Amino acid sequence: MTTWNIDTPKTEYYDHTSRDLQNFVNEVTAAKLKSIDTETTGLCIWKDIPLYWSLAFGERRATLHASALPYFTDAFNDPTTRWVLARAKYDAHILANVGIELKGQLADVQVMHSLLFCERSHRLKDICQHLFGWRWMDFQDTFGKIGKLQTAEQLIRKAEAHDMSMLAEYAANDAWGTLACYHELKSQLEQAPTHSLFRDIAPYIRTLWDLYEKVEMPYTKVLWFTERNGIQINKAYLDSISPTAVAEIQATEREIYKLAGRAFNPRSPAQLHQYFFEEKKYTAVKFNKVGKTGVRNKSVDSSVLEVWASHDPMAALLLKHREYTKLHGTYIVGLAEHADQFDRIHTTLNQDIARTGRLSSADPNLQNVPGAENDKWKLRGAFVARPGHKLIVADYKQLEMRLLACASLDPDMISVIERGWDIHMGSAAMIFGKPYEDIVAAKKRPHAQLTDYDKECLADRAAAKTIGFGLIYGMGTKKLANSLHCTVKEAQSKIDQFLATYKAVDAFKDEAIKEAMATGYAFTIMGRRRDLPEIASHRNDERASGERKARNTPIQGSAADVVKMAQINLYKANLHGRYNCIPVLQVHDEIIHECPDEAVPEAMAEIQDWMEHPFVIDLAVALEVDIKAGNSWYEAK
DNA sequence: TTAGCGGGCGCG
DNA sequence: AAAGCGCGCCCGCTAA
Repeated sequence: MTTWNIDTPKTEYYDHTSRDLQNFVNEVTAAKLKSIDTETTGLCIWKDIPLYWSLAFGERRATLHASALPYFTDAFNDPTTRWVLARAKYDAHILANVGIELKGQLADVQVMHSLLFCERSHRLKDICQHLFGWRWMDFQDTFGKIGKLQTAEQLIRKAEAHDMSMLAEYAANDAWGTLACYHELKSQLEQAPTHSLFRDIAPYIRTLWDLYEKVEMPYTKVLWFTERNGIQINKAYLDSISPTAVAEIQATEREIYKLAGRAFNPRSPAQLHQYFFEEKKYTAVKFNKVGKTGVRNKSVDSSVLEVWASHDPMAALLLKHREYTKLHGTYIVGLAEHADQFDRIHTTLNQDIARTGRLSSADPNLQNVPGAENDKWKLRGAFVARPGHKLIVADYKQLEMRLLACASLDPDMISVIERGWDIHMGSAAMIFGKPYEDIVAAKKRPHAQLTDYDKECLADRAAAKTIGFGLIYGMGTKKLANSLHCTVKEAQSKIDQFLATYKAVDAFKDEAIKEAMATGYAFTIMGRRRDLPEIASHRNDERASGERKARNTPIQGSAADVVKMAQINLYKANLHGRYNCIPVLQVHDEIIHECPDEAVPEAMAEIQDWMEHPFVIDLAVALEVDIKAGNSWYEAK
């Protein structure tokens, strides 16, 4: 198989001994727009290093040996260069692992592609095929499988001994393809009209290129810096609770076997089926969603086990077993395995995965670490600051609800917020006609002293909160009734009361659907747009799903925009240079910094200020941030 | 052995 | 018939 199905310029090759290297260095340094890619020892962003690397600029393409890297210092240090990459943060890490920082801009073609085609794959090979119909063999097809027997490094060593020209061609293809994608995607982004969800932002964002250049491109650098910093963990603590957890799990298993009268695997849904549905003849409480196979399976998830647990100790034991094995496998063992030599964890914050524009976190996922409610072993206490430092944890108060108020301009919802009321308690007061103070008082009172009226107040607040979120998500009455433990009729009447109180919110949800119908897209504050073809589907279930996305995406996506802008502004404000205060994590509506003790007050004030004013113009509703410093994530929350 | 899927469940 | 948005990881299971 040929490597390409198109013609390309000849691939140049250099290493540190090449006689014409200096000429090439000069030309590379002069080119201000260029793509770069690395062939590495592996996929670890804090450990692996480049073996070969490739460049493309203008009509040239080259593969270089890692030994040539030191000759390009001026190019790497040039702040005016725009580096074009595919999976930019990864290559930037690999280069940083040998002391090279790309000081210019980082443009990532995968992120560019995701703004236009969020439903498609953003792997370089797939983008090239999608945009140009180009194909070339991928790494594993060219060199062999990476697995237990062969590492990436061994494959490259084999290739360089066997057929160096094939290796050079392969490496240069990636840089060449990346640069070609950049030009094409820039042109498509410039021709993609969009608009801000909010009038005041509209003049700044006219095309998706504006969104890319003003938000996503600078954000890539912020995320790279955040990943690079990593977050400190107390590995000794995790290691110390692991045996405890194992012992608890084993004890639970022994109880399970005793009760069942035999040994079976409590982790296996199939064996749970056998036990509950065939031996005990239980009837199904609920069914799983139909997947590809179209089979409706009886569920044995925690909500089902909870129903059974009231009369069946086995269900209670299994719930306990699930909780403990989840915590142990995913977090206690899982997290410790990811620590670097300084006990810091470097997650990957994906910028091109979530359809709404949110980040996703992987390897490991640090955005799903249990909160206080599910944190039996205080796992958030294992995320710490270095000695002499504090973690500063800042999170938005009800960001999505405030953005709903902004988007709908609902005067009553806005007035609740402007009075400084807790939004859910305020909603409960407005909707159900109770004095706000009564609800506040009920919330404060110890559980044992609650009067019936207090309980009613708390139920009203819970209802207002659930309806508020449910509205954003498009929850149905059945689901609402389920989570409020009331009848469908009562749930419907509560929704009616909510929407009668917040009339503009009611209108917004219809407007959002109407706009998506008219344009085919859902839009956010910064003009991100999500293609929603299913909004016009003739299939009712598909269309309903499209409608839920149409009203959710503007809110969830705008919340993502807000946090991104805050992070970009904070990076520009240079807290790292001025205070050694560094960003270490983002969890959707929460930003975590690590800060030297002496700079904590100043840094906190600046973080709060930038988070509350993320745009050049303030929104119709103030944004509020809770901020706290402590020795660990647990302490500072 | 590995890859892919489904079930289950952690977060916002 | 089912009807909540957005993610990633662990485990069991099956197919290759």
